[in-house]
Amino acid sequence: MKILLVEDEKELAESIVEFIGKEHYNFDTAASYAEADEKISLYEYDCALVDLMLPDGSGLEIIKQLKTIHPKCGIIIITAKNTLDDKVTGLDLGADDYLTKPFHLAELNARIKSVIRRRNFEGSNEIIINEISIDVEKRETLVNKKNVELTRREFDILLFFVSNKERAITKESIVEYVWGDDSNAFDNFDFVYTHIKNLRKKLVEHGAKDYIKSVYGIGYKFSLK
Amino acid sequence: MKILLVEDEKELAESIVEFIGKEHYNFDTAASYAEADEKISLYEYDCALVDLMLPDGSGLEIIKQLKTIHPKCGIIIITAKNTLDDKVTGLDLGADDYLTKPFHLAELNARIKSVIRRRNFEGSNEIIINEISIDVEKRETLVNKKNVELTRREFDILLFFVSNKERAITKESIVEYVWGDDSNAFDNFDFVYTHIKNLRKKLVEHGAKDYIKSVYGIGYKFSLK
DNA sequence: ACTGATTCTTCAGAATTTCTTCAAATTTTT
DNA sequence: AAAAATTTGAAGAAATTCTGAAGAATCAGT
Repeated sequence: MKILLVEDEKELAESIVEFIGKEHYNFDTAASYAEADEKISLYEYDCALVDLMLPDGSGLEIIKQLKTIHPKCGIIIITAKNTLDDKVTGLDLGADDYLTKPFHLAELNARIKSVIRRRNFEGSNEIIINEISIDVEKRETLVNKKNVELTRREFDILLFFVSNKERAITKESIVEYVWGDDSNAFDNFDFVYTHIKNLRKKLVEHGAKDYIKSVYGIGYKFSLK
Repeated sequence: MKILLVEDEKELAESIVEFIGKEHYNFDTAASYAEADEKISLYEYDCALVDLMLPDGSGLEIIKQLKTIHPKCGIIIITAKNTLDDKVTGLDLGADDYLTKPFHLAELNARIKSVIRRRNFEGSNEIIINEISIDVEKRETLVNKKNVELTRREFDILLFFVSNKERAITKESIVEYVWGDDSNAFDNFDFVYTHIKNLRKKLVEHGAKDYIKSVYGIGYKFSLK
Protein backbone atom coordinates (compact mmCIF):
# COMPACT_ATOMS: atom_id res chain seq x y z
CA MET A 1 0.00 0.00 0.00
CA LYS A 2 1.77 3.16 -1.14
CA ILE A 3 1.00 6.61 0.12
CA LEU A 4 2.30 9.95 -1.03
CA LEU A 5 2.71 12.59 1.63
CA VAL A 6 2.99 16.15 0.38
CA GLU A 7 3.97 18.29 3.35
CA ASP A 8 6.63 20.94 3.77
CA GLU A 9 6.76 20.95 7.55
CA LYS A 10 9.56 18.54 8.04
CA GLU A 11 8.78 17.60 11.61
CA LEU A 12 5.18 16.79 10.93
CA ALA A 13 6.09 14.77 7.89
CA GLU A 14 8.58 12.77 9.85
CA SER A 15 6.25 11.89 12.66
CA ILE A 16 3.56 10.87 10.21
CA VAL A 17 5.93 8.57 8.39
CA GLU A 18 7.22 7.14 11.62
CA PHE A 19 3.88 6.41 13.24
CA ILE A 20 1.72 5.47 10.36
CA GLY A 21 4.39 4.14 8.12
CA LYS A 22 4.95 1.35 10.56
CA GLU A 23 1.49 -0.02 10.05
CA HIS A 24 0.86 -1.29 6.60
CA TYR A 25 1.80 1.65 4.52
CA ASN A 26 4.87 2.75 2.72
CA PHE A 27 5.32 6.45 2.41
CA ASP A 28 6.95 8.60 -0.18
CA THR A 29 7.31 12.19 0.86
CA ALA A 30 7.44 15.39 -1.11
CA ALA A 31 8.12 18.78 0.46
CA SER A 32 7.22 20.96 -2.50
CA TYR A 33 5.02 21.17 -5.54
CA ALA A 34 7.91 20.28 -7.80
CA GLU A 35 8.80 17.18 -5.86
CA ALA A 36 5.22 16.03 -5.65
CA ASP A 37 4.69 16.59 -9.33
CA GLU A 38 7.69 14.45 -10.09
CA LYS A 39 6.64 11.54 -7.92
CA ILE A 40 3.12 11.61 -9.22
CA SER A 41 4.33 11.17 -12.74
CA LEU A 42 6.70 8.39 -11.77
CA TYR A 43 4.87 6.20 -9.32
CA GLU A 44 1.42 4.89 -8.54
CA TYR A 45 -0.12 5.62 -5.18
CA ASP A 46 -3.09 4.20 -3.36
CA CYS A 47 -3.62 7.35 -1.39
CA ALA A 48 -2.17 10.86 -1.15
CA LEU A 49 -2.08 13.25 1.80
CA VAL A 50 -1.78 16.78 0.53
CA ASP A 51 -1.03 19.87 2.57
CA LEU A 52 -2.66 22.79 0.79
CA MET A 53 -0.14 25.32 2.05
CA LEU A 54 3.05 24.70 0.15
CA PRO A 55 5.93 27.12 -0.38
CA ASP A 56 6.11 27.01 -4.16
CA GLY A 57 2.60 26.43 -5.39
CA SER A 58 -0.84 25.51 -4.30
CA GLY A 59 -1.60 22.00 -3.26
CA LEU A 60 -4.79 22.32 -5.26
CA GLU A 61 -2.68 21.98 -8.37
CA ILE A 62 -1.40 18.66 -7.09
CA ILE A 63 -4.90 17.40 -6.47
CA LYS A 64 -5.87 18.32 -10.00
CA GLN A 65 -2.85 16.46 -11.36
CA LEU A 66 -3.53 13.40 -9.28
CA LYS A 67 -7.15 13.24 -10.31
CA THR A 68 -6.30 13.26 -13.98
CA ILE A 69 -3.29 10.96 -13.91
CA HIS A 70 -4.37 8.49 -11.21
CA PRO A 71 -8.11 8.67 -10.80
CA LYS A 72 -8.09 5.65 -8.51
CA CYS A 73 -5.85 7.31 -5.96
CA GLY A 74 -7.56 8.44 -2.75
CA ILE A 75 -6.86 11.98 -1.61
CA ILE A 76 -6.91 13.46 1.86
CA ILE A 77 -6.41 17.18 2.33
CA ILE A 78 -4.37 18.48 5.22
CA THR A 79 -5.01 22.10 6.00
CA ALA A 80 -4.72 24.80 8.64
CA LYS A 81 -7.91 25.88 10.33
CA ASN A 82 -8.43 29.17 8.51
CA THR A 83 -8.21 28.06 4.92
CA LEU A 84 -11.72 26.79 4.61
CA ASP A 85 -12.15 28.04 1.07
CA ASP A 86 -9.30 26.02 -0.31
CA LYS A 87 -10.56 22.99 1.51
CA VAL A 88 -13.92 23.24 -0.14
CA THR A 89 -12.32 23.77 -3.53
CA GLY A 90 -10.19 20.73 -2.88
CA LEU A 91 -13.18 18.59 -2.15
CA ASP A 92 -14.80 19.88 -5.30
CA LEU A 93 -11.76 18.85 -7.25
CA GLY A 94 -12.30 15.31 -6.04
CA ALA A 95 -10.50 14.93 -2.75
CA ASP A 96 -12.07 12.31 -0.51
CA ASP A 97 -11.59 13.78 2.92
CA TYR A 98 -9.86 16.54 4.83
CA LEU A 99 -8.18 17.03 8.16
CA THR A 100 -7.45 20.32 9.91
CA LYS A 101 -4.21 20.88 11.75
CA PRO A 102 -3.40 19.99 14.37
CA PHE A 103 -4.69 16.47 14.39
CA HIS A 104 -3.99 13.22 16.13
CA LEU A 105 -2.02 10.76 14.12
CA ALA A 106 -4.51 8.11 15.11
CA GLU A 107 -7.15 10.18 13.44
CA LEU A 108 -5.17 10.47 10.26
CA ASN A 109 -4.58 6.77 10.34
CA ALA A 110 -8.29 6.11 10.56
CA ARG A 111 -8.97 8.43 7.64
CA ILE A 112 -6.44 6.72 5.45
CA LYS A 113 -7.91 3.39 6.32
CA SER A 114 -11.41 4.47 5.49
CA VAL A 115 -10.46 6.15 2.23
CA ILE A 116 -8.58 3.11 1.07
CA ARG A 117 -11.35 0.82 2.19
CA ARG A 118 -13.86 2.85 0.23
CA ARG A 119 -11.65 2.69 -2.84
CA ASN A 120 -11.15 -1.03 -2.60
CA PHE A 121 -14.76 -1.83 -2.04
CA GLU A 122 -15.02 -4.02 -5.12
CA GLY A 123 -12.15 -6.40 -4.66
CA SER A 124 -12.51 -8.87 -1.86
CA ASN A 125 -9.49 -9.21 0.32
CA GLU A 126 -8.77 -12.78 -0.62
CA ILE A 127 -6.38 -13.44 -3.43
CA ILE A 128 -6.16 -16.93 -4.85
CA ILE A 129 -3.46 -18.16 -7.17
CA ASN A 130 -3.60 -21.88 -7.76
CA GLU A 131 -2.46 -23.54 -4.54
CA ILE A 132 -1.65 -20.22 -2.87
CA SER A 133 -4.30 -18.12 -1.20
CA ILE A 134 -3.69 -14.83 0.53
CA ASP A 135 -5.96 -13.01 2.94
CA VAL A 136 -4.89 -9.42 3.22
CA GLU A 137 -6.98 -8.62 6.24
CA LYS A 138 -5.80 -11.61 8.19
CA ARG A 139 -2.30 -11.25 6.80
CA GLU A 140 -2.47 -14.94 6.25
CA THR A 141 -0.95 -17.03 3.52
CA LEU A 142 -2.09 -20.55 2.77
CA VAL A 143 -0.45 -23.09 0.53
CA ASN A 144 -2.62 -26.09 -0.16
CA LYS A 145 -4.91 -24.95 2.66
CA LYS A 146 -2.04 -24.97 5.11
CA ASN A 147 -0.76 -21.87 6.82
CA VAL A 148 2.64 -20.44 5.97
CA GLU A 149 4.12 -18.02 8.49
CA LEU A 150 5.49 -15.05 6.63
CA THR A 151 7.19 -12.05 8.15
CA ARG A 152 5.99 -8.56 7.43
CA ARG A 153 8.49 -7.97 4.66
CA GLU A 154 7.93 -11.36 3.08
CA PHE A 155 4.20 -10.85 3.09
CA ASP A 156 4.49 -7.42 1.52
CA ILE A 157 6.78 -8.69 -1.19
CA LEU A 158 4.43 -11.53 -2.00
CA LEU A 159 1.54 -9.08 -2.12
CA PHE A 160 3.43 -6.94 -4.57
CA PHE A 161 4.22 -9.95 -6.70
CA VAL A 162 0.71 -11.28 -6.92
CA SER A 163 -0.70 -7.88 -7.79
CA ASN A 164 1.75 -7.74 -10.67
CA LYS A 165 1.42 -11.26 -12.01
CA GLU A 166 3.29 -12.11 -15.22
CA ARG A 167 4.99 -8.75 -15.24
CA ALA A 168 8.72 -8.24 -14.89
CA ILE A 169 9.39 -6.25 -11.76
CA THR A 170 12.55 -4.35 -10.99
CA LYS A 171 14.26 -4.73 -7.68
CA GLU A 172 13.96 -0.99 -7.32
CA SER A 173 10.19 -1.12 -7.51
CA ILE A 174 10.10 -3.85 -4.91
CA VAL A 175 12.10 -1.72 -2.52
CA GLU A 176 9.90 1.20 -3.35
CA TYR A 177 6.74 -0.71 -2.62
CA VAL A 178 7.85 -2.60 0.43
CA TRP A 179 10.18 -0.11 2.07
CA GLY A 180 9.22 3.24 0.53
CA ASP A 181 11.63 5.36 -1.42
CA ASP A 182 13.12 7.25 1.50
CA SER A 183 14.67 4.11 2.83
CA ASN A 184 17.67 2.07 1.86
CA ALA A 185 19.82 3.52 -0.84
CA PHE A 186 19.82 1.67 -4.10
CA ASP A 187 23.45 0.65 -4.16
CA ASN A 188 22.91 -2.78 -2.73
CA PHE A 189 20.08 -5.26 -3.02
CA ASP A 190 21.44 -7.90 -0.73
CA PHE A 191 18.56 -7.56 1.65
CA VAL A 192 16.07 -8.04 -1.17
CA TYR A 193 17.86 -11.17 -2.27
CA THR A 194 17.72 -12.51 1.24
CA HIS A 195 14.05 -11.83 1.75
CA ILE A 196 13.14 -13.38 -1.57
CA LYS A 197 15.24 -16.40 -0.80
CA ASN A 198 13.41 -16.87 2.47
CA LEU A 199 10.03 -16.27 0.89
CA ARG A 200 10.71 -18.80 -1.85
CA LYS A 201 11.91 -21.33 0.63
CA LYS A 202 8.84 -21.06 2.81
CA LEU A 203 6.43 -21.29 -0.08
CA VAL A 204 8.17 -24.19 -1.77
CA GLU A 205 8.63 -26.08 1.50
CA HIS A 206 4.87 -26.00 1.92
CA GLY A 207 4.34 -27.47 -1.51
CA ALA A 208 3.88 -24.49 -3.78
CA LYS A 209 5.54 -24.27 -7.12
CA ASP A 210 8.22 -21.61 -7.32
CA TYR A 211 6.36 -18.96 -9.22
CA ILE A 212 9.01 -16.37 -8.48
CA LYS A 213 11.21 -16.37 -11.54
CA SER A 214 14.32 -14.24 -11.55
CA VAL A 215 14.82 -12.00 -14.52
CA TYR A 216 18.50 -11.53 -14.95
CA GLY A 217 19.51 -7.90 -14.97
CA ILE A 218 16.05 -6.66 -14.09
CA GLY A 219 14.54 -8.30 -11.07
CA TYR A 220 11.76 -10.84 -10.84
CA LYS A 221 8.54 -12.03 -12.35
CA PHE A 222 5.73 -13.82 -10.59
CA SER A 223 4.62 -16.17 -13.32
CA LEU A 224 2.29 -19.14 -13.43
CA LYS A 225 3.71 -20.36 -16.70
CA MET B 1 -18.29 -0.89 24.38
CA LYS B 2 -18.10 2.34 22.41
CA ILE B 3 -20.71 5.04 22.58
CA LEU B 4 -21.07 8.17 20.52
CA LEU B 5 -22.52 11.19 22.25
CA VAL B 6 -23.82 13.93 19.98
CA GLU B 7 -24.56 16.92 22.15
CA ASP B 8 -23.66 20.58 21.79
CA GLU B 9 -24.26 21.62 25.38
CA LYS B 10 -20.79 21.23 26.65
CA GLU B 11 -21.64 20.95 30.32
CA LEU B 12 -24.21 18.25 29.81
CA ALA B 13 -21.89 16.32 27.57
CA GLU B 14 -19.15 16.46 30.11
CA SER B 15 -21.25 15.27 32.98
CA ILE B 16 -22.60 12.42 30.91
CA VAL B 17 -19.13 11.31 29.97
CA GLU B 18 -17.94 11.64 33.50
CA PHE B 19 -20.83 9.89 35.13
CA ILE B 20 -21.56 7.12 32.70
CA GLY B 21 -18.15 6.87 31.12
CA LYS B 22 -16.85 5.56 34.38
CA GLU B 23 -19.03 2.53 34.09
CA HIS B 24 -18.14 0.32 31.21
CA TYR B 25 -18.36 2.59 28.29
CA ASN B 26 -15.91 4.53 26.23
CA PHE B 27 -17.33 7.73 24.87
CA ASP B 28 -16.54 9.70 21.82
CA THR B 29 -18.22 13.07 21.73
CA ALA B 30 -19.36 15.27 18.90
CA ALA B 31 -20.74 18.78 19.35
CA SER B 32 -22.05 19.34 15.86
CA TYR B 33 -23.51 17.57 12.88
CA ALA B 34 -20.22 17.83 11.04
CA GLU B 35 -18.27 16.27 13.87
CA ALA B 36 -20.79 13.50 14.34
CA ASP B 37 -20.87 12.76 10.65
CA GLU B 38 -17.14 12.48 10.64
CA LYS B 39 -16.93 10.09 13.55
CA ILE B 40 -19.71 7.92 12.22
CA SER B 41 -17.84 7.36 9.02
CA LEU B 42 -14.64 6.56 10.85
CA TYR B 43 -15.52 4.42 13.81
CA GLU B 44 -17.94 1.75 14.87
CA TYR B 45 -20.20 2.35 17.81
CA ASP B 46 -22.36 0.09 19.89
CA CYS B 47 -24.75 2.87 20.79
CA ALA B 48 -25.30 6.55 20.00
CA LEU B 49 -26.94 9.27 22.08
CA VAL B 50 -28.21 11.98 19.79
CA ASP B 51 -29.45 15.40 20.77
CA LEU B 52 -31.95 16.48 18.14
CA MET B 53 -31.28 20.18 18.61
CA LEU B 54 -27.91 20.87 17.09
CA PRO B 55 -26.57 24.22 15.91
CA ASP B 56 -25.65 23.27 12.38
CA GLY B 57 -28.13 20.65 11.29
CA SER B 58 -30.79 18.36 12.51
CA GLY B 59 -29.91 15.37 14.56
CA LEU B 60 -32.41 13.46 12.46
CA GLU B 61 -29.86 13.52 9.68
CA ILE B 62 -27.40 11.81 11.97
CA ILE B 63 -29.88 9.10 12.83
CA LYS B 64 -30.47 8.47 9.16
CA GLN B 65 -26.74 8.21 8.56
CA LEU B 66 -26.23 5.86 11.45
CA LYS B 67 -29.01 3.60 10.38
CA THR B 68 -27.59 3.14 6.93
CA ILE B 69 -23.92 2.87 7.81
CA HIS B 70 -24.10 0.96 11.08
CA PRO B 71 -27.47 -0.73 11.33
CA LYS B 72 -26.41 -2.63 14.41
CA CYS B 73 -25.77 0.53 16.42
CA GLY B 74 -28.40 1.36 19.05
CA ILE B 75 -29.77 4.90 19.07
CA ILE B 76 -31.19 6.96 21.90
CA ILE B 77 -32.70 10.36 21.21
CA ILE B 78 -32.14 13.21 23.62
CA THR B 79 -34.61 16.05 23.20
CA ALA B 80 -36.20 19.04 24.85
CA LYS B 81 -39.79 18.70 25.98
CA ASN B 82 -41.45 20.63 23.21
CA THR B 83 -40.05 18.94 20.15
CA LEU B 84 -42.35 15.97 20.13
CA ASP B 85 -42.63 15.88 16.36
CA ASP B 86 -38.97 15.37 15.78
CA LYS B 87 -38.91 12.73 18.43
CA VAL B 88 -41.57 10.73 16.67
CA THR B 89 -39.83 11.14 13.37
CA GLY B 90 -36.65 9.94 14.99
CA LEU B 91 -38.30 6.82 16.27
CA ASP B 92 -39.72 6.24 12.83
CA LEU B 93 -36.25 6.49 11.41
CA GLY B 94 -35.23 3.64 13.65
CA ALA B 95 -34.11 5.11 16.94
CA ASP B 96 -34.61 2.72 19.85
CA ASP B 97 -35.57 5.03 22.67
CA TYR B 98 -35.82 8.65 23.70
CA LEU B 99 -35.27 10.77 26.75
CA THR B 100 -36.56 14.28 27.41
CA LYS B 101 -34.41 16.90 29.06
CA PRO B 102 -33.79 17.25 31.87
CA PHE B 103 -33.18 13.71 32.94
CA HIS B 104 -31.31 11.84 35.61
CA LEU B 105 -28.05 10.37 34.53
CA ALA B 106 -29.04 7.15 36.21
CA GLU B 107 -32.03 7.02 33.92
CA LEU B 108 -29.90 7.53 30.86
CA ASN B 109 -27.59 4.84 32.10
CA ALA B 110 -30.46 2.40 32.40
CA ARG B 111 -31.69 3.23 28.91
CA ILE B 112 -28.29 2.65 27.41
CA LYS B 113 -28.04 -0.66 29.13
CA SER B 114 -31.42 -1.77 27.93
CA VAL B 115 -30.87 -0.64 24.35
CA ILE B 116 -27.59 -2.48 24.19
CA ARG B 117 -29.15 -5.53 25.73
CA ARG B 118 -31.99 -5.49 23.24
CA ARG B 119 -29.55 -5.09 20.36
CA ASN B 120 -27.42 -7.92 21.53
CA PHE B 121 -30.34 -10.24 21.94
CA GLU B 122 -30.67 -10.50 18.22
CA GLY B 123 -27.40 -12.30 18.15
CA SER B 124 -27.56 -13.48 21.75
CA ASN B 125 -25.49 -11.49 24.17
CA GLU B 126 -23.34 -14.43 25.01
CA ILE B 127 -20.27 -15.01 22.98
CA ILE B 128 -18.90 -18.49 23.14
CA ILE B 129 -15.52 -19.47 21.84
CA ASN B 130 -14.62 -23.00 22.73
CA GLU B 131 -13.94 -23.03 26.47
CA ILE B 132 -14.38 -19.27 26.81
CA SER B 133 -17.78 -17.69 27.17
CA ILE B 134 -18.39 -14.00 27.50
CA ASP B 135 -21.53 -12.26 28.68
CA VAL B 136 -21.35 -8.83 27.19
CA GLU B 137 -24.10 -7.36 29.27
CA LYS B 138 -22.98 -8.72 32.62
CA ARG B 139 -19.36 -8.17 31.65
CA GLU B 140 -18.65 -11.64 32.82
CA THR B 141 -16.08 -14.01 31.45
CA LEU B 142 -16.15 -17.73 32.03
CA VAL B 143 -13.47 -20.24 31.21
CA ASN B 144 -14.62 -23.84 31.50
CA LYS B 145 -17.73 -22.58 33.31
CA LYS B 146 -15.65 -20.87 35.95
CA ASN B 147 -15.60 -17.14 36.42
CA VAL B 148 -12.51 -15.12 35.53
CA GLU B 149 -12.26 -11.66 37.05
CA LEU B 150 -11.18 -9.27 34.34
CA THR B 151 -10.60 -5.59 34.79
CA ARG B 152 -12.37 -3.10 32.58
CA ARG B 153 -9.48 -2.73 30.19
CA GLU B 154 -8.85 -6.42 29.99
CA PHE B 155 -12.48 -7.12 29.24
CA ASP B 156 -12.64 -4.47 26.53
CA ILE B 157 -9.55 -5.81 24.88
CA LEU B 158 -10.94 -9.32 24.95
CA LEU B 159 -14.22 -8.08 23.51
CA PHE B 160 -12.40 -6.34 20.69
CA PHE B 161 -10.42 -9.47 20.02
CA VAL B 162 -13.35 -11.84 19.86
CA SER B 163 -15.33 -9.54 17.62
CA ASN B 164 -12.39 -9.55 15.21
CA LYS B 165 -11.49 -13.21 15.31
CA GLU B 166 -8.77 -14.37 12.95
CA ARG B 167 -8.05 -10.86 11.78
CA ALA B 168 -4.70 -9.18 12.30
CA ILE B 169 -5.35 -6.06 14.33
CA THR B 170 -2.96 -3.23 14.95
CA LYS B 171 -2.07 -1.99 18.38
CA GLU B 172 -3.36 1.38 17.25
CA SER B 173 -6.83 0.05 16.62
CA ILE B 174 -6.89 -1.62 20.01
CA VAL B 175 -6.11 1.68 21.67
CA GLU B 176 -8.75 3.34 19.56
CA TYR B 177 -11.43 0.91 20.63
CA VAL B 178 -10.52 0.51 24.27
CA TRP B 179 -9.38 4.01 25.13
CA GLY B 180 -11.27 6.10 22.59
CA ASP B 181 -10.08 8.35 19.83
CA ASP B 182 -9.12 11.23 22.11
CA SER B 183 -6.37 9.15 23.57
CA ASN B 184 -3.04 10.77 22.87
CA ALA B 185 -0.69 8.02 23.81
CA PHE B 186 0.48 6.66 20.51
CA ASP B 187 4.19 6.91 20.96
CA ASN B 188 4.36 4.05 23.36
CA PHE B 189 2.44 0.82 23.64
CA ASP B 190 3.82 -0.37 26.93
CA PHE B 191 0.44 -0.22 28.59
CA VAL B 192 -1.08 -2.34 25.87
CA TYR B 193 1.64 -4.91 26.31
CA THR B 194 1.01 -5.00 30.01
CA HIS B 195 -2.74 -5.38 29.76
CA ILE B 196 -2.42 -8.12 27.20
CA LYS B 197 0.11 -9.90 29.31
CA ASN B 198 -2.28 -9.82 32.27
CA LEU B 199 -5.25 -10.85 30.16
CA ARG B 200 -3.36 -13.77 28.71
CA LYS B 201 -2.22 -14.87 32.12
CA LYS B 202 -5.69 -14.84 33.63
CA LEU B 203 -7.22 -16.77 30.76
CA VAL B 204 -4.50 -19.37 30.57
CA GLU B 205 -4.40 -19.82 34.35
CA HIS B 206 -8.05 -20.75 34.22
CA GLY B 207 -7.40 -23.36 31.60
CA ALA B 208 -8.01 -21.58 28.32
CA LYS B 209 -5.71 -21.98 25.39
CA ASP B 210 -3.75 -18.86 24.51
CA TYR B 211 -5.67 -17.70 21.48
CA ILE B 212 -3.99 -14.30 21.48
CA LYS B 213 -1.23 -14.57 18.94
CA SER B 214 1.16 -11.70 18.47
CA VAL B 215 1.77 -10.57 14.93
CA TYR B 216 5.25 -9.16 14.87
CA GLY B 217 5.38 -5.64 13.50
CA ILE B 218 1.59 -5.30 13.39
CA GLY B 219 -0.17 -6.18 16.62
CA TYR B 220 -2.22 -9.22 17.53
CA LYS B 221 -4.63 -11.77 16.21
CA PHE B 222 -7.22 -13.72 18.15
CA SER B 223 -7.03 -17.02 16.41
CA LEU B 224 -8.43 -20.44 17.17
CA LYS B 225 -5.98 -22.16 14.87
C1' DA C 1 -11.08 13.64 53.88
C1' DC C 2 -8.35 9.54 55.03
C1' DT C 3 -7.16 4.61 54.34
C1' DG C 4 -6.52 0.45 51.99
C1' DA C 5 -7.47 -2.06 47.88
C1' DT C 6 -7.71 -2.30 43.15
C1' DT C 7 -6.55 -0.96 38.66
C1' DC C 8 -3.84 1.55 35.36
C1' DT C 9 0.45 3.15 33.61
C1' DT C 10 5.41 3.59 33.40
C1' DC C 11 9.80 1.77 33.28
C1' DA C 12 13.93 -1.05 32.48
C1' DG C 13 15.94 -5.21 31.34
C1' DA C 14 15.31 -9.83 29.15
C1' DA C 15 13.74 -12.64 25.51
C1' DT C 16 12.34 -13.12 20.96
C1' DT C 17 11.77 -12.27 16.16
C1' DT C 18 12.99 -10.09 12.17
C1' DC C 19 16.11 -7.44 9.25
C1' DT C 20 20.39 -6.52 7.21
C1' DT C 21 25.11 -7.38 6.16
C1' DC C 22 28.68 -10.14 4.58
C1' DA C 23 31.39 -13.50 2.10
C1' DA C 24 31.54 -17.44 -0.54
C1' DA C 25 29.29 -20.32 -4.06
C1' DT C 26 26.53 -20.57 -8.14
C1' DT C 27 24.40 -19.13 -12.31
C1' DT C 28 23.79 -16.28 -16.39
C1' DT C 29 25.38 -13.37 -19.89
C1' DT C 30 28.70 -11.73 -23.10
C1' DA D 1 36.76 -17.66 -19.77
C1' DA D 2 35.65 -13.42 -17.56
C1' DA D 3 32.40 -10.32 -15.70
C1' DA D 4 28.21 -9.38 -13.71
C1' DA D 5 24.25 -10.79 -11.27
C1' DT D 6 22.00 -13.84 -8.21
C1' DT D 7 21.68 -17.34 -4.55
C1' DT D 8 22.82 -19.01 -0.20
C1' DG D 9 23.90 -19.71 4.82
C1' DA D 10 25.55 -17.72 8.74
C1' DA D 11 25.83 -14.13 12.15
C1' DG D 12 25.59 -9.62 13.90
C1' DA D 13 22.35 -5.68 14.37
C1' DA D 14 18.02 -3.81 15.03
C1' DA D 15 13.37 -3.75 16.15
C1' DT D 16 9.53 -5.58 18.64
C1' DT D 17 7.41 -7.86 22.34
C1' DC D 18 7.34 -9.78 27.02
C1' DT D 19 7.88 -9.51 31.87
C1' DG D 20 8.01 -8.18 36.75
C1' DA D 21 8.13 -4.55 39.74
C1' DA D 22 7.13 -0.05 41.23
C1' DG D 23 4.79 4.33 41.02
C1' DA D 24 0.12 6.87 39.97
C1' DA D 25 -4.40 7.15 39.77
C1' DT D 26 -8.93 5.71 40.99
C1' DC D 27 -12.42 3.71 43.94
C1' DA D 28 -14.93 2.02 48.14
C1' DG D 29 -15.82 2.31 52.74
C1' DT D 30 -15.38 4.64 56.81
